[in-house]
Amino acid sequence: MGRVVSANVKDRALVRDRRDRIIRAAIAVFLRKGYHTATVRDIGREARLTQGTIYNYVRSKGDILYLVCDHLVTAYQDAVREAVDGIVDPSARLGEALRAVVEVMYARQEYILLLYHESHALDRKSVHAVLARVEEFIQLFERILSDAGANGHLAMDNRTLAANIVTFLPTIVALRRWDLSRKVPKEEIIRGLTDFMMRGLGARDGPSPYSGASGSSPSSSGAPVER
Amino acid sequence: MGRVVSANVKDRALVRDRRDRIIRAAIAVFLRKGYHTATVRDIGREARLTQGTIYNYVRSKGDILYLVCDHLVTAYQDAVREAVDGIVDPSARLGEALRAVVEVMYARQEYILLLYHESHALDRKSVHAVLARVEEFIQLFERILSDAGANGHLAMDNRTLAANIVTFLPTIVALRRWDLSRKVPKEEIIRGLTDFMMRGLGARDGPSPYSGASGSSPSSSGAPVER
Amino acid sequence: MGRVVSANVKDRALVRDRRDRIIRAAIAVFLRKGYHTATVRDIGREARLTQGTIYNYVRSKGDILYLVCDHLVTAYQDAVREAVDGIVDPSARLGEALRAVVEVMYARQEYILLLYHESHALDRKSVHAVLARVEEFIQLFERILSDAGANGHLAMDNRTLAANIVTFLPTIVALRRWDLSRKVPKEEIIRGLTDFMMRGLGARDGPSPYSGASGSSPSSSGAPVER
Amino acid sequence: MGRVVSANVKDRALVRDRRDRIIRAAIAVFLRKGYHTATVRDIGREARLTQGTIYNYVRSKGDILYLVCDHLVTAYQDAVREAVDGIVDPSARLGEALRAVVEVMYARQEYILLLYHESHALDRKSVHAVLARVEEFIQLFERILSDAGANGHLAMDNRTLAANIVTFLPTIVALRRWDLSRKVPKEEIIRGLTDFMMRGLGARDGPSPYSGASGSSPSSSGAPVER
DNA sequence: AATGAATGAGACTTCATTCAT
DNA sequence: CATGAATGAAGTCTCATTCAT
Repeated sequence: MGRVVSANVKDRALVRDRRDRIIRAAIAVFLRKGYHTATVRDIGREARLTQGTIYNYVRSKGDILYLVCDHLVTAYQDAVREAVDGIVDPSARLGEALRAVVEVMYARQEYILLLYHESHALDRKSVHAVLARVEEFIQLFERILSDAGANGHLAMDNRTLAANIVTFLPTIVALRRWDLSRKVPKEEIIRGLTDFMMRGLGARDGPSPYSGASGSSPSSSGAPVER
Repeated sequence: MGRVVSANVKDRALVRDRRDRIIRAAIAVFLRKGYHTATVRDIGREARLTQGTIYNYVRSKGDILYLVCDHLVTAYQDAVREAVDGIVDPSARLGEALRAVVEVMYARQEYILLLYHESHALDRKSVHAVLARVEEFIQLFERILSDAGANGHLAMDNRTLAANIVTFLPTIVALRRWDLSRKVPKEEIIRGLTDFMMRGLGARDGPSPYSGASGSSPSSSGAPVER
Repeated sequence: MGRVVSANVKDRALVRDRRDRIIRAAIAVFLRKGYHTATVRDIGREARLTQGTIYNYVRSKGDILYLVCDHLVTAYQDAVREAVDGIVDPSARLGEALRAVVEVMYARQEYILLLYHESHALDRKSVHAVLARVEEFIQLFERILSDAGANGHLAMDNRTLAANIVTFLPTIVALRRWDLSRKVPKEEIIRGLTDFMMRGLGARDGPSPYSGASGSSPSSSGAPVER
Repeated sequence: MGRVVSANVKDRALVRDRRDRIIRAAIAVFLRKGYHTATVRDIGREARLTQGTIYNYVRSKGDILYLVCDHLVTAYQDAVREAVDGIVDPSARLGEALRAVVEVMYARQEYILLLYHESHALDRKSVHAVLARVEEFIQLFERILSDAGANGHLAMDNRTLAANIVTFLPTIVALRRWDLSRKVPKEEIIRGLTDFMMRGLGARDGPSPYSGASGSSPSSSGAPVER
């Protein structure tokens, strides 16, 4: 599935390294000016690579966009997976997972924004490749929901829809950042969203991830929880 | 706030008419090729106006994008307002409003998509103007939520966050169309989303918009409500 | 057959005029530097048109080459046809025709050279279009040969081969110019070639076009003919 | 005269070997894509040499073209010389020589084509070097014609012109291949051309190379000779 | 007010050549 | 002597915008 980007250069390690620089530079530039406005020269300047060199590692500007999108999607999914993988207790898992998505989205707001803004500039093949990755992510949540619902915990029965909701809604922190960040404090956003989703799913009140002494999550603030 | 787009031509009625054609044409073209790839000539061809003429009603290509975005945002908001304005009973109103947003988003998927894809190509001033419109929309829902919650109906206390959620989540029908439309039937999406939001808000069981004999809504199925 | 070159500009007369300038300029530049080395900017400079303008009348650099080749082929063929069309006496016609080809090729040496040098840079479709024109030309000579041979005048029976020979051999004045022009005077080249072809065809001695009172041809010198 | 191509590498045998591979590869590539479109990398791939290595045996891409042209010119001339050298009888020699050129050209059509297509991309010095070789070839035929004409055999008196004609006309098999190969069988082309040239030269009827029991030539058909 | 030709800046991309390893 | 990554100059083409008619 993963669309292949071919290079002129043989040395695999070198390719990895240079592409990494290209991706990082491209993200920075795209963040500043957007994909279409950014020039390959801009990216080269940022990556300290000449245009010619870039084209030894990439066939087109479109390739760069694909590498960037693939990188970003993979990155936030991995972050969520990592957070979820630790928890085995299926009833705690759902809550933790939801909080994890929200927090990851929060931590990577700008990248999420970048993805939503630019990914539709991808060519057909690349979109499919990226969406396929997203679909895997959704399916991961379908499983988590299944497990949680196995003992009758959930009110919402269509798990595909549910999984879509819980993987989509958290992007609100990026896509409504312009409104939310001015009006609602971070912790309240995170807790509010998580709770909203839990209620929305109709998850019976297992202990809210916020009501106990969670502590384990690196991003969980020790702030006293209201209520 | 509404950013002004100036024209070479004086006749107000003419300006209105021509811009309408430009907007309509631009939407069609942007839908096909996206804003950046579309050329002013493309738009002219579609609108049956020459490039020169277009520039009599618009100062730049960016102006066209602004007109389009403004038009689309206004359009879907008006549609929702219209649906909501009829209902006065504050307890029924929330449910109806939520259903209305979902249905409007569903009906205008592609325009929502267009907005999300291209609006970030707007210049600073234009983004602000458009977002200001969206903010009004969010505030409309803050009021609806306030009214519904006045007699203690809601579990979710932060109304700004809540309003953001319920105005944002429904866009999932557009932004996850690639996954949902293949896997979940329309009716289930609409009902599922509405119910999810009601539960998420912690709206005490006022009569669900689907549980009564509403009948008025073209898309309301008489299907038995889950749980 | 004639491959179509499309233009952005509507006005037919204008298109004709501008393309004429482009062709003329391109010929001059190609003559100097060759097609591949010539840049569109070079052509523009020569034609006093900006690059942008050129691309209003042509879709690609390749189009220019096609226009040039088509122009050149048409031009020399027309010149020959014009010379031949006057003569109706079938027995005189062959000799006149041969002399005409040789003289036209001589007069247009550099263009013939240009054609031979650059025409293979044409894309597939264009080559076919140009060759189709050449084929017509060959067929014109097949007919002339047929007519001349009707009363048993010719020794060579394969007229396709014969027509190819007599339309090809005269290009020697262009393609061997580097050797011939230094060593053999123009008149001798022309007479020598014509006579060679007549003998080669086995044309019975109708009055040689050079032995009679030719006079009619603009390029025929009144020089006393040897023998 | 032979333009010198300098190398970084001292070992003469190695230089010969590598250049041979380069030439062979370049011919293959030029045949496919033409000189200008071919890249040094293409040639390297075909020759199984890296770009860097190639530049140890050649100073520029232009050098490669020169090597190729020189190689091809030499090759077809040698082939003709070889065929002619055997015959000592001066009266048979002319006919044999003509047939030899035609057959060699036929056998090497694509190389002749390559020469005609790309040789004008040579730099000034290289063209001169290559043309000098061709001139030698022409002079070889001047001598053959001289010998044949010594006893009054020929009607055509300008031997330079004659030699140019007989060395040029046979290239028709390559340059008109697109028309001839579809319409005239090989044997007829070869015989037709040879006879045409013999008659054109006004060679008195020594036994045509085809009229006797030659048999030795692989391509000689026993077909009765025209007239 | 409409037309549409002209403009020219600038984007992406290719490739011959060099040079450190 | 071979390798192959880096370079950067240069080329083709697009398109928003202007302006004379």
